[in-house]
Amino acid sequence: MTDSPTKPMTAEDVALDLERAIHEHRLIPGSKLGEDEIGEVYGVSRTVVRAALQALAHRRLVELKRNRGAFVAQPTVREAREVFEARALLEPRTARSAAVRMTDEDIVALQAHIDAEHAALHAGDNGRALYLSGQFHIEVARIADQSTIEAFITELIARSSLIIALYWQRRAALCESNAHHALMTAFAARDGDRAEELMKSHLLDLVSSLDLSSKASQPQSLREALKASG
Amino acid sequence: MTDSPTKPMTAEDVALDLERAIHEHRLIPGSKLGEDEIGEVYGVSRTVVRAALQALAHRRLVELKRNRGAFVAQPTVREAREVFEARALLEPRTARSAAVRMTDEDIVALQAHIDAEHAALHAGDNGRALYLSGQFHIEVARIADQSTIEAFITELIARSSLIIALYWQRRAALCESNAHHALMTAFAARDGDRAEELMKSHLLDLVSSLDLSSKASQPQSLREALKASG
DNA sequence: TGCAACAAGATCGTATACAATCTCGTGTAC
DNA sequence: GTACACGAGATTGTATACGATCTTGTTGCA
Repeated sequence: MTDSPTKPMTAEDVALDLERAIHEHRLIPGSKLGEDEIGEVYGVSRTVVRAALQALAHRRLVELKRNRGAFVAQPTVREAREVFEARALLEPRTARSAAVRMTDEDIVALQAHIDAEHAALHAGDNGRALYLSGQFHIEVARIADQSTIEAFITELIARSSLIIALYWQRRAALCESNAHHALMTAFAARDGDRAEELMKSHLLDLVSSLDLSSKASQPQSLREALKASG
Repeated sequence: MTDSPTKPMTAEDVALDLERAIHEHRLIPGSKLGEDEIGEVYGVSRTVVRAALQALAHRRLVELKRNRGAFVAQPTVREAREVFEARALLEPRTARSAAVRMTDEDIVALQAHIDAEHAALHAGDNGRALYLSGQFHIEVARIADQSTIEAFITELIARSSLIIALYWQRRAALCESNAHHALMTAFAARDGDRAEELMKSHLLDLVSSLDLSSKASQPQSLREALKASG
């Protein structure tokens, strides 16, 4: 069972797996992503690993340093602010559209999503809970039926996961679930105005739960902490 | 002068060159982008060409068909609407921020941009005029000092160029320059409200200058025109 | 004559090999 | 003892080779 004859993975498969690992905080910002190492894990050559890393780099999830290798990205305080400003521009309006277009099936699916989120939280699997929490926002964008904006939001969600890993100050553990639940009531009522307003304040709450005080714990990666002070 | 000893280009160089060619309509939607052919043109191997094509594919500028090759993307009517809806969400607010942050140097640079746009138009170089017209929007985003949103807008501008190539219905030739000039007056006055409103209506004008009547000239690529009717 | 199966050519997908660059330990000079 | 320089090892950047898949022209059969 150690080296079973699995069929080879494609570059997209590797990228998706790495992305989820990052999203679930099994890979923390600053982690080195060696090409040989990853290739050995997934049983593919460096060619496909490189394609996967380039795809993730384009979405700002990993940083490619020439002749140095790939590392899980470490968003700066500035980038963190930018990501949430972009979300503030995109998501409230998208939530409004979603509320209007929402079908009964969509509501069932969304509620199931929230339930899974709660279950993961109760099981102590914070990584998965965080992942599902992000997927909720992506689901909303999908329901809004705007695939271009959905792609942007998907990228912003993934980057938000990195930001949370770096700047989260543990206050209340599950403030998010409440916000998502409140959004559900607006969706169920097809109340676009309320959905937009709730999403807006939800994002503001998220930002205020971060410590973006400039001198926050940014480095995270070995010697670069010292190199940066020079 | 045919095969001079130029230094090898990197994948990013190739991607930038291809992107500009697409932006200036020297490569039209649906064009086949063979790996060997491009590699020979730029004097690099398929490895770097593939990296460039993958980068462009991630930005929806080219479409990658498995075992078929890369083609300049052909946005559908639906995608065209989505792109301009995303721009409507991002650009007006960005123009407002830009107006507030605008420095005198920024204004000079923007004005030079518009002048170059006019010059290209007078010289009959419509491709370059279109390219500069897009760069104006990107410049505004840069001045707003929001690099994340700037990246999104940059992608949307590039896709807009493809959309214009497919769906533009020739009415007035230079309605854009006027809109950009009007924006400049708002910028010069640091009038955020007016900049936001002008950008909003500018984007609406752009959409209304397109023919997105569903049965518009979409196919453009040989047999797929017939295959789609089956 | 029309259709289908087959084969040759071309193009892409992946793996591997080699070159370039960086890291880091070691040695030597001051 | 410290600082600089050199070199071995490791890792990435690029090119090339080979296999898989698709296109397309040809041939044989109904």
